[in-house]
Amino acid sequence: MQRTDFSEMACSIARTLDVIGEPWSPLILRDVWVGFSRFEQLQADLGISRKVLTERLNHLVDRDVLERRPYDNRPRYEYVLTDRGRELVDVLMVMVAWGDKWLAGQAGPPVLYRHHACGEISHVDLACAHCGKPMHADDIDILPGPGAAV
Amino acid sequence: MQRTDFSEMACSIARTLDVIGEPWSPLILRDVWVGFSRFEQLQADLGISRKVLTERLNHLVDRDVLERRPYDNRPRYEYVLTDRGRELVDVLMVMVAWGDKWLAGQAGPPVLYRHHACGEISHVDLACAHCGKPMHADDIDILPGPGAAV
DNA sequence: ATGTTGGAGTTTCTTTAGGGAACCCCAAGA
DNA sequence: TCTTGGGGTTCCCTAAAGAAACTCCAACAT
Repeated sequence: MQRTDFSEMACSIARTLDVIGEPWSPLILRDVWVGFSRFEQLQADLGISRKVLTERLNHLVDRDVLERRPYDNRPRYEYVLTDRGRELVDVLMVMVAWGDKWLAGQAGPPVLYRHHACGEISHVDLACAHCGKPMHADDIDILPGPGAAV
Repeated sequence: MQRTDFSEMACSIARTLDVIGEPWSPLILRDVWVGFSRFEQLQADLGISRKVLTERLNHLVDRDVLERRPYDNRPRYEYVLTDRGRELVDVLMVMVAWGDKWLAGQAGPPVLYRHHACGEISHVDLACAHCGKPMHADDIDILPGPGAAV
């Protein structure tokens, strides 16, 4: 194998990269999330090579992030997020928050998020799933877990 | 250019991918985060090609995610996170949460996070930066922002 | 019955980037 | 002067991305 396989590493980051780490995969996920669900739509919106789009879609379906579903009597298909896929969008939302903050420049963010719960234009932040307080890089200790490498 | 350039797209996900979207970059960031800061350490821990490691480190320093800093009178350098870089770790922490949930299998997660604030083993969750309530893929409306493409 | 259209991919060809191993440079210490 | 170790370069080979052309249906249209 020429490109290193991340899927067998004892690291959840590496394993997640095995799913969405290839070029274009996060953008395909984004497009499906916002409503581009068909091959032709994705190809046109992204400007991706059709060959690579095919490979990525197959991979994402293999990994149970997208589902390929017929939408017509004719052989027509659309791709929709699975539960796994919808939760992966969390990663995208954090990338958006970071990119908006550090890379948007003068023009400002390309898109805005309005939060249903409060109705405000906002963005995501990381909180502890247990106590709800902020949880960032320096707010934790890292300990070996049960699935640690031997 | 053979690989498509994401940096000019009007999308914060694409722009963020221009910074850490290449193979190995997130794992390099992870390693620097947890304390592997030198070339030899990174190369040994990751098993990455020295050529690619050089390219990635230069790119991350270019994008102001890492800082290259001498640590000896001899020509010795270590790589440390900048502010931008430390905030990028948010993305990794969400990848860990997702990977732990969906890919860890029988063995369980390879590492555990103990949150300083509450002392509990926990993981990150996404909250609205404005109201603090949960904020996920289906909890928002997406609106055009000031930096939207023309 | 034949032709056209449009979605959804394949195939083919070219260029680039990753993997691996060998090689190089330099400063300190033996 | 020789060795050692950190921190890279260089070189070659293979795999993967880009681009464009081509294929295969099923439904209309003529």
